[in-house]
Amino acid sequence: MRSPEQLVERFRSEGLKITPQRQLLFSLLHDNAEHPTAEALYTTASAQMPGISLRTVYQTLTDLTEMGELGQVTFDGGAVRFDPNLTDHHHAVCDECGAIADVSIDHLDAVSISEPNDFSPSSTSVVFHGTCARCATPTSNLDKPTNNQTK
Amino acid sequence: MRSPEQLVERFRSEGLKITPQRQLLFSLLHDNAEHPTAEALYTTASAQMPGISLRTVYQTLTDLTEMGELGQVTFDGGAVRFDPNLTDHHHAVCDECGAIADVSIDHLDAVSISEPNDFSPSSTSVVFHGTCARCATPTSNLDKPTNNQTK
DNA sequence: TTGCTTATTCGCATGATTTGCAGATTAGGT
DNA sequence: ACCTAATCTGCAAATCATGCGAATAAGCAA
Repeated sequence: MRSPEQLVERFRSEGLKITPQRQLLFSLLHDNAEHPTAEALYTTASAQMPGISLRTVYQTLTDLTEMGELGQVTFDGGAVRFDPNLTDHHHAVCDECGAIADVSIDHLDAVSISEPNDFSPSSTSVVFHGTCARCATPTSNLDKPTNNQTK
Repeated sequence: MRSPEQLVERFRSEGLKITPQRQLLFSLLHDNAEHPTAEALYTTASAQMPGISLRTVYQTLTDLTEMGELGQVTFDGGAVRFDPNLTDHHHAVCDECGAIADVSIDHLDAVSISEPNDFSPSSTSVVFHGTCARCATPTSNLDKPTNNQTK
């Protein structure tokens, strides 16, 4: 996703209005690597802007997604999560705490469908499940993040 | 998933009862490669057994899943789909018709996380999006399956 | 600054999917 | 044939997301 400043420019150039709600969401999403759900963003946004509507959060998220500025991912049937990282990447889901990390992958091009041989893939996504470094570390379990996994 | 006969045996040996509803679902799921949703199975089941409850379909599906006899997969936030194929495999989703095919993959072991290097994956799942052979074929568009994609 | 036009926000209703609950029913053994 | 526990069923309710209309406010012009 582009920077809040660039998004403001783009919105303006398309005749869309720059509202405080949108600006807040732009900043909350900027460089956000937590893959938040709409609800999570709503909670965070509400702290800074009491009265903001969950409907508006959904609306803005949908708008950004349709503009190609935001990605959506879902894991295991949970709620949709938003991802401002538009670079080619994949995800690692920690089964302990539910954290989702962006990961880069080596040798993905080596992967091919061996059967059937009549499907033409246009994109490939890989999801790893396992344990994140934080949860794997036996020491200092105190500041472990809580399980944010919806399902 | 095991054969209906084997499932009957397992259910019996665990003190569970063999009801017509369960037997019907066992047979509907057996060798079913369509990755049906609970609703889809309910529709099919209703044709053969009018009056069967959607609740019972969900219940049986959940039971089989907890027994490890059935797998669940979801794509792009749609409804949960059930997969009797318990072998190691992945999925290819046709963006045209929504069909989901089981696929085997070569050289998956070559794939590795290049960054970060502190995540310990216990499982890897790959999903291809693209066009299935049926939809890619320019001729005989008449008998193309309709789009079953929930979202 | 004031006023106008139209995009946006907001709250509520609705839809889709799934689960909880309780009473009616039935499988399977005695 | 009878008993008892497991199961089925229908309905309420939870969760996630979107449609809709009235109220509000951003951006522009005078």
